[in-house]
Amino acid sequence: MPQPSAAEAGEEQIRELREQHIGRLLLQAQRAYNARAISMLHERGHRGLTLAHTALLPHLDLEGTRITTLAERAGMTKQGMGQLVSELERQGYVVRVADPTDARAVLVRFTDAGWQFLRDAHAVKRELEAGYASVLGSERLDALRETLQEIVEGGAGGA
Amino acid sequence: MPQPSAAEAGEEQIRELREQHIGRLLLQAQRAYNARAISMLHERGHRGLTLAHTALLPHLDLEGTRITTLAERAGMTKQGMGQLVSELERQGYVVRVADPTDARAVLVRFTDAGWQFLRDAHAVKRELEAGYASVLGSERLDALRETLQEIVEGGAGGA
DNA sequence: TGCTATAGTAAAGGCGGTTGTCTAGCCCAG
DNA sequence: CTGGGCTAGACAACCGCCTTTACTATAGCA
Repeated sequence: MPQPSAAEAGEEQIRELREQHIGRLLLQAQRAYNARAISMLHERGHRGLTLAHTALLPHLDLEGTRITTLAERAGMTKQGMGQLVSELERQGYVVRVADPTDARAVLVRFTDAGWQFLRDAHAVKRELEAGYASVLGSERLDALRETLQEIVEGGAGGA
Repeated sequence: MPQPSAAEAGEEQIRELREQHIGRLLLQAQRAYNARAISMLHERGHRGLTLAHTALLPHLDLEGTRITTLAERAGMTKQGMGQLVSELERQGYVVRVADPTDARAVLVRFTDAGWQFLRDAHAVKRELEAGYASVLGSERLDALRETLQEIVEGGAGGA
């Protein structure tokens, strides 16, 4: 009881804040998804790789894709993407090849192991989403996906 | 073109994977929220504090709360919570006081600056959510909150 | 008087990035 | 064909937000 007035004002705030804010919920939901996806990938023999690496996969074109392009598509810095590429390369999932049209650039391309990982990651995704659909119902899952997409793209909330 | 068959199989997978998976969407949405919340807190004079610290606030009772309890409520380890408490303590937002009923335990309590932070965090949350509501509509925002809550609590998807 | 369980701390490490800085190559203007 | 600015990428350092592992101190029962 340091200052009754402060405490009383705070009490209401606490009650309202206890309805978890969206940021926290998003974080926890993401972690739940993440943890299960990783363990499923492990079961399929892909150790040493994490969900972060799946930020790269769906953006890789068949002919190979530049790091800068990948970074843009994934919404992160090119340095960050460069690291992901290095890790995937070390494990043999992708290779860096020179871009014939620009000597500064590098094309990142799947190896055969990379294709296998892609297939497995895809299977994992489908399995997980089927699980979510069975709990939420597929309509609410679709609604979730759409809402998230709007938030991400629209930068909902101004500022 | 290492192996046409592999590439062709992968092409479909890529197309399907490009519909962002839920995990990525959650992550990106969380980051968007996070970044804006932090900058708003900064504007209100709370530098050095991040969104992570708001994982602690709504769980702090008026009389003070044990670290273990806080950790449980926030869904993290007590070591992790201990760190958050230390950081908040260093900045003067909370204090550790001995628990009179158990010499091993510590009660974490707000200081006056802590109450102020709580109020500001609350204001930020309301402002942000108002922004989301204006983009999504309040129904879809509520639906989002509920869906996320189920995912977090239910561990949707089994296994 | 021990045994075990619990509260908390300490240290290290990991994941998933960021910022800042650098070089090598590109390309346009003059 | 040269200089200036721009872009692709690499390298290094760092940060936020935790986790695991290991430990100490107290509690409380048999």
